[in-house]
Amino acid sequence: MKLDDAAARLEALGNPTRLKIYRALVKAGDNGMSVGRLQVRLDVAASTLSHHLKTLLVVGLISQERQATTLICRANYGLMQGLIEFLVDECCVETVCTPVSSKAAG
Amino acid sequence: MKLDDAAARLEALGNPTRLKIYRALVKAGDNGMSVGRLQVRLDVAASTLSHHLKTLLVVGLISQERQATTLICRANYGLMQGLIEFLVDECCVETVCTPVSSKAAG
DNA sequence: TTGTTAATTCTAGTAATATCGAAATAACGC
DNA sequence: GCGTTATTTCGATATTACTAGAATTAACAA
Repeated sequence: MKLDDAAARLEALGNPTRLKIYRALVKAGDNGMSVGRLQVRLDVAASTLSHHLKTLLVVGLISQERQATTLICRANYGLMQGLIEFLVDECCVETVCTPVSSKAAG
Repeated sequence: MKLDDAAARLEALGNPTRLKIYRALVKAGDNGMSVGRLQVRLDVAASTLSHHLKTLLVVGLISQERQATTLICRANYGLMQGLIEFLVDECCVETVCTPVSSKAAG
């Protein structure tokens, strides 16, 4: 994952309302959740919700599927995994970062 | 980690410049890196850099230590681990989310 | 105190984001 | 087509973020 893409996804998740939306969708699992149901659950204006969903959509964190008049939203687990891999990998969280320079031996 | 805190940290990382700053600090390891060195490395105005560092600082992602006139910045691995745990845990990426409702049995 | 280096705060302009009501569009049943 | 339900787009406003030059503060040496 490119740095700019990772940043865009982190930014998308870095809004409380959107993080709640995303979590609700993850909890909904494969069934997903309709936009209308999300609106009731999160108690937010429809237009605001639509705006946030678009943000999550364009960075790929969620996807949508139409079922007649209803839009089902689902979280993209795969992409989140990629994002976490980026953070762990590029930011080497798990282990003590051995400095690249050879003078560090301790 | 509370949702609002997680969102604030994700937002802090969700800016390309700040993500670069953070990565540079992680790569610097325990030695850390001075503000001045970061400025040269990232080629950004000192005031802009200071502004971004403050953002990372207030959400706890980095820490600073004074060495005479120089300020050494370091990444907080622990907090990043907590953030990743939040994403993995709360957003159950690894496994298929079993819905809480009892009617879902399949 | 004066001077030097390092970093921050102040100030300001520009751009982006969040919010929501109202109007418009989409899919459908009749 | 008409009406109904579901969702988005439009328009408008308020807030916040990004950027950077100039002035200021911090730590120190002489």
